[in-house]
Amino acid sequence: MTTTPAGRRHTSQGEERKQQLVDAAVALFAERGYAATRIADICERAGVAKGLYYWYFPTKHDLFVELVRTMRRRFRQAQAAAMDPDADPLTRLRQGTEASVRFIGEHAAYFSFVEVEPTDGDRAAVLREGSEVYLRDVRALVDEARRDGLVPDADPTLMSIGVMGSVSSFTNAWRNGSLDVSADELAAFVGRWVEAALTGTTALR
Amino acid sequence: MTTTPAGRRHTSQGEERKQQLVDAAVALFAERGYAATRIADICERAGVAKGLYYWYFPTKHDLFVELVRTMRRRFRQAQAAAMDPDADPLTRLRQGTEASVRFIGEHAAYFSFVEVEPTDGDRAAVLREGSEVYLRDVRALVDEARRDGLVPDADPTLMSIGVMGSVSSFTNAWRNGSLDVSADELAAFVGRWVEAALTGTTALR
DNA sequence: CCGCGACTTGACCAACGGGTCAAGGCGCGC
DNA sequence: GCGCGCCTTGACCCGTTGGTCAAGTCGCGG
Repeated sequence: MTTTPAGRRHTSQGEERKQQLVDAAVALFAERGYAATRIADICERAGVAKGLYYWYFPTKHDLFVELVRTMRRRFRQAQAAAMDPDADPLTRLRQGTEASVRFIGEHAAYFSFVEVEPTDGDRAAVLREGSEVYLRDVRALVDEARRDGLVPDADPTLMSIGVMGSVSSFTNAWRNGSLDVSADELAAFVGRWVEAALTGTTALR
Repeated sequence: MTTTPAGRRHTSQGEERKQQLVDAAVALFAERGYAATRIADICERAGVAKGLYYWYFPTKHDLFVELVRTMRRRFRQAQAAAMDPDADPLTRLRQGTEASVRFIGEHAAYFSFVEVEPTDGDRAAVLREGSEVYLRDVRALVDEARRDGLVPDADPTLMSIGVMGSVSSFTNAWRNGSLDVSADELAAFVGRWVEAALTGTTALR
């Protein structure tokens, strides 16, 4: 009884082949979106026959889910690694922001399609898993900064959304070619932008 | 020789019917995205038979284009109307930002799908028409504020992208239910956030 | 050499969805 | 009553695409 793709262990060669499919998919999703990318396109890009896809993934959706979960784990790891545990929360927010910008810059293809996914449907649910955790973590830092008197007493959820939104909007523009700066320059700018906004935005009246 | 849909003039009843199709499309695009919305869904939602669609629009794409151009015109009008011509550029930037947030709030369904469109393909080109003009106009105001000494001497393109990105990221979160504030409260917050960031973000070192 | 597991292929299938068009209904003017 | 214009219908067409699966190749161990 042969196992299904999802429960399968692959040889090292099989893992390489699987990664080729994923890499091809990322590139194509970035070029034309998930919906307009066919399984046939992915296999052609990877240089294999179409039926091979199903040895590795049960459906088109499963590749997407696996991809999103892998990238999310790595994204959060990069953020955590960049934040100095001994620094004050505002500095940590800036460091996390800079790391986010850098990570997104290094994986531009992935983020170029994942940030333009429709907000409903099966794919959205997978994406939502991560963003709620991320928002909670950012908000914890904003709360800490507020208690330490480093930022004004404005709505912390709004502040957190401002931080996260700044990262995505700047990296979006960078990817679209609207910006002519290096990834490091961009990361530094966004860090300062976020810091200025956080410390200068007064409370609701 | 009957005219094609695009060159056709409709009776007032025909215009009403056409608008029903557009309204149905907006709602469905918002719910599931453009790609996953079928012509049949739109007609069902509008309460008409599928073939009727082609009396009004030649293709699925044409409805999208017409919709985007109409909404863009109205969006820019709302921004222009909100900016006091006698005010300083920083104030005008804040007013324009607030108007943007309000307009997006009032047309949440439309913006919920239009902001998550893939960045390549036939639809992207139509969307890009507008965003380049908008960026140019925001940048003109940032330049003016810089000359007046109201904002630091940081990269004006980056600043402009920060303004536009703040609008979209906050309205996105508001639409996703992450925020529990009114449209006016949100507009006011975003205005202040943008002002704080613009005035507080120091130049690249 | 044989059997087996790990792939790998590509023709095929069914469902799908954008678009087509002949036929029909309705209201209006002559 | 008739002709015409403005819709309106829904069966149909055809190309497309995610998924299926029988057949095949290759490498390895006995």
